[in-house]
Amino acid sequence: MKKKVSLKDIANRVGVSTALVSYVLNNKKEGRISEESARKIREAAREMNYRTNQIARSLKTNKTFTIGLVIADISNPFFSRLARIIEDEAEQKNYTVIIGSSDEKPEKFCKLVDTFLDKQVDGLIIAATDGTESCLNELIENNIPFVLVDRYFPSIHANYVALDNFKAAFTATQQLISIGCNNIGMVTYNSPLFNLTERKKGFLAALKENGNRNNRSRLKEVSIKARQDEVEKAVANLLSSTQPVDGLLFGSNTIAVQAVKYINTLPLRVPKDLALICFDETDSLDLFYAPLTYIRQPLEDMARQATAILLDRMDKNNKITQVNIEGELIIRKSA
Amino acid sequence: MKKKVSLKDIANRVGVSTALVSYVLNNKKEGRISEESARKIREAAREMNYRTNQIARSLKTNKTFTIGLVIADISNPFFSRLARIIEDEAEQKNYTVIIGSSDEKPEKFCKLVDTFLDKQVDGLIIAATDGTESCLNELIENNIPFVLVDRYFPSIHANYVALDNFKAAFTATQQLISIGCNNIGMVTYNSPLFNLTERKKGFLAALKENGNRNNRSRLKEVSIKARQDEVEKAVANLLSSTQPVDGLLFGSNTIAVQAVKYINTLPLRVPKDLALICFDETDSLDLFYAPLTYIRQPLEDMARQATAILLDRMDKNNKITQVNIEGELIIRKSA
DNA sequence: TATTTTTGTTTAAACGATTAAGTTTTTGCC
DNA sequence: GGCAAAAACTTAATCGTTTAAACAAAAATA
Repeated sequence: MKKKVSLKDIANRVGVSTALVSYVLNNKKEGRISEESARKIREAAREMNYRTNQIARSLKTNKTFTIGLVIADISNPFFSRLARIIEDEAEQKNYTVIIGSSDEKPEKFCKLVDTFLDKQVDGLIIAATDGTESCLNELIENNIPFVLVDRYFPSIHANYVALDNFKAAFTATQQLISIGCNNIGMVTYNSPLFNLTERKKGFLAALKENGNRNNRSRLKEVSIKARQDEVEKAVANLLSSTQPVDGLLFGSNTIAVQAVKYINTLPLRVPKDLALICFDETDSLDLFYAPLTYIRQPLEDMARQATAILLDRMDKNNKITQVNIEGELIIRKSA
Repeated sequence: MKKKVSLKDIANRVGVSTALVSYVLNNKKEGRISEESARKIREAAREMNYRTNQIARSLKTNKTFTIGLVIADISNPFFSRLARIIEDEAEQKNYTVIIGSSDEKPEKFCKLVDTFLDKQVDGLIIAATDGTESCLNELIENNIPFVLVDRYFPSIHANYVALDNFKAAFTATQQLISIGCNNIGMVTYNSPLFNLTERKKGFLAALKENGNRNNRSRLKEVSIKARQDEVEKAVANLLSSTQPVDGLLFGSNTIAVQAVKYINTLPLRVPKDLALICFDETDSLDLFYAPLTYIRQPLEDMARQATAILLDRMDKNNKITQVNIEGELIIRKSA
């Protein structure tokens, strides 16, 4: 391994102190350094292929220019798209992003956060997981800058950027009602995560407003790590009751894809026999014969705001910012 | 901000030297430290909520336990799935992954690599981009551990793990032939990246072996950042020639999704009028009425091997390992 | 010419860990 | 008790930067 070039090496070669080299390469003390020295130093740096050791710099400056991003799973398109936008935003401000997937496991979540803190990240962007309140509270206590994204806890007073899930679910359900569905069901997660319970509430509220009773029974919950069979069972169940559903709202794109795969095998026509709406945009549902009507989360906006709030919080120590963004109902063939 | 606790703080509180604290917390010098001291130190560390500053440690040990992952785009499912597996593998070995998207731009690619090196990553896993040979050669010159994944350059003697793209394309084309297609076309990228040219070669070779001539004309290329319209045009072109294609091979899942979206709007039945095969697995094509036959890249295997090779290379300074993995043709409805 | 100011540069401490080498204390043995 | 060996601990250098403060030389001012 070619030994790495340090400031000292340059200093030795040019015959000056490391301080001067540092000043020149960082453009500090502008005008107070002779053209001559500056030129020589820059030249040497280039010739010797000097690259500053950020680790050493970070130790001294207490700044790593690194943001930790904790999400449920980077291989989920929702999060990978979010991650990509955050990456781009961060890069513009010279930050690097380290990403970790919690798999919805609170222990893994906390371990990730700890690892990131040990690495001295300057701040965190977090899509939280159920059961991580104490972990988040610790962050607050230790005054670590962070922003919650997508998921947040009403009990935790922290920065967040999230969808107005109640409203989105409400609107989606209304759409199903307005196109004439009489027995509307929902398949969603059994998680107590606030953003998810809000979706349920929005769904139920819309039904109630329209005089529907016996609503709870049409709300089927699956586990947050539900695989194909679990979703199939939920859908089958809703379809086989005495009053089979004629409209369905899916609580996430993952659920929707799994459900539609199953529905696609049934002798049912969408939307004639069964209307469908889901949360989140996904390519997958474009190729279904009745492309799904969905609630678009403005990911760019969310990611951008989250990053901006974090960076803001990182230099000034300012107020808490909480942003609820409205979803947009994109109407297509399925409802 | 509660001031962070350092070794020194613990040392002061317990009344010992920082060295001893370090030894205890790192379980060095086992047996040569009194139970008494060890206990007190550990207790203090816990009570004071000590967390080791990895930056400081890294500076001293010259190890960051961080791997840089450079891919084209984390929001592409192929890469996000790859990233996820790498993340998991790395985590098991106590490494953290920092991810950067090059967007297929060589300048951005190099900048990312530089940023990662400045951050003193211990090694890199790289899905290269066209025009980055010089950048990679520099890595070799500087003896930086890295592994190429998915894409590699035959001219560059480096570790890599990649699909046998020639064979995969060959097999896929043969499948189209064997089910009776007479005019087989391919839509792929115009990139000179080796893995992509191999796909073209495999395609052409299979045709040639079966006595097809005029092959070149049925190979349509789109730019590596092709959007919907560009792909549509390519497909339309192939369908409107005097001998319209009756079988199509897509060079990537992205192209396939775009193409199928378009084909779905045409009065054509798949596979009767047009058989389809694509590279890479993707949920999106499951919901198409004729789920696509595809070439499965064993991502787990690739990611796992890449990580293993990198870690190996990082401690021992051993030989170059080059792995070509065979794809698997998953036959479904479309061909 | 003497003094102040400006300019250019260096010194040296610091960041928070690690670790080889050295020092002190205890123990064991004759 | 005397001495060597073992055990327990400390000293201090080091990693590669940054940066306040000190310093020297040159320029400006009186």
